[in-house]
Amino acid sequence: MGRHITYDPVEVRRSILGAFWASGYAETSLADLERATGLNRRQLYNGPGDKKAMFLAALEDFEAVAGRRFLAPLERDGAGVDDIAALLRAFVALAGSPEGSDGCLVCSVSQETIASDADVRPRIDAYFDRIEGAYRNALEGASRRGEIDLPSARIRAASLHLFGIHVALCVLGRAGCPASRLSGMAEAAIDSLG
Amino acid sequence: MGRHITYDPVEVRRSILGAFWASGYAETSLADLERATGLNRRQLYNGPGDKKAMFLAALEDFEAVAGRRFLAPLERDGAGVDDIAALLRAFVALAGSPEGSDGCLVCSVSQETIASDADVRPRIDAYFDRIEGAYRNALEGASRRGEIDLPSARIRAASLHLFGIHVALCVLGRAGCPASRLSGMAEAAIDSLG
DNA sequence: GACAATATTCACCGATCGGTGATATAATGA
DNA sequence: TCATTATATCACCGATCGGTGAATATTGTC
Repeated sequence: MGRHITYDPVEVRRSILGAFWASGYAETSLADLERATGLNRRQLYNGPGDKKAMFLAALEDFEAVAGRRFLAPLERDGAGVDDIAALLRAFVALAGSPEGSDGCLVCSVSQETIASDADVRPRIDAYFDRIEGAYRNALEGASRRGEIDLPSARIRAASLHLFGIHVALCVLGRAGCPASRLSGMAEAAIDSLG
Repeated sequence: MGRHITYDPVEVRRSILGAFWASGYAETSLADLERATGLNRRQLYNGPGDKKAMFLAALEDFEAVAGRRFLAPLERDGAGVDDIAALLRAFVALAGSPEGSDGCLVCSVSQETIASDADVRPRIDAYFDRIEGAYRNALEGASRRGEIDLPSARIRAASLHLFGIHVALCVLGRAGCPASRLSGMAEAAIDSLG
């Protein structure tokens, strides 16, 4: 019993993610979240929760969205060099486009003080783990199938290396780095795979 | 004529740099700057200027300090592969130490909205240019002396690639990434030089 | 010593920050 | 119909934000 909510909670969570994605944690105010969702702060508190709870929900949604869209292809069994190249090139293309210039919420927020929060830190660490794991999976598959010639002892280092390029593309993309520069960076990393 | 200032302006600028380096632009308040410098905000306004002016000064100081300490060795005529390796390994070591875990002010701030400011943006761009140029100089020298076998057409891409790893080490170092991960990343990049 | 110029100190400003109490409104079960 | 339960609305809170006006203190010049 009781009154029903008049908004779509899924849409609201999407709007909350959008707000934090655009401005990070500290620079996103409750007024911003009100604007983004169309709800007033009382509704936000009764529903999604306080600012940190909303941010944790946004982090969760980001990981799901970005994971599915970008990481999942590398996490498949048959993932290989082509998938790695496609992902890095996708970041280059995305950085140039107006919608994709917000970069990676996790990478950006990792530079803020909220990253030290006890509830936030494990989520950031886990997402970084996932990125590295995705590249490692693709490299292991590529090695197994003979796409690349990489001693197994080097695979971890190579996946860390790609993880680094991944992070750099996200950060520099958000920073407004020209696409030509990001493209050269990505192509050099792709070339290094052999 | 007139009263003399009672503080050391050099020391004050150093303190301002320290405050912004630790917390970025948005998350550094005037109260933080008062604490860091020992001056009250009226003194700050009469001297170093308003928050943005102080930040621009801090950016300038950061570029000088970090440029001299990290980039200058790569900008020498005789710079080569060893200097590149030393720099990347220095970032790994620094990330683990308590003093050096603040990362790179420019990289971190490039994720904030102040990065879009008309006075800030060119400084960030210029510093990124400088980093890339430092690596390119070292790679060109290494190529000239036969330290590496790299077609000249690939040098720009390779320097962009190292620039990317440089940024990733700074960002992930500040993000609290474990040293083992950063080390693998750096070593893979060094290995890729041949 | 009088005066002008600069620095320091202290109190204060309006705006915004994240968060809440009180109340009106709507939907349910009895 | 009516009490119950949950949501929506509105006004408001103290704290902090960046920035400033006005008075006081210290200096050099004449």
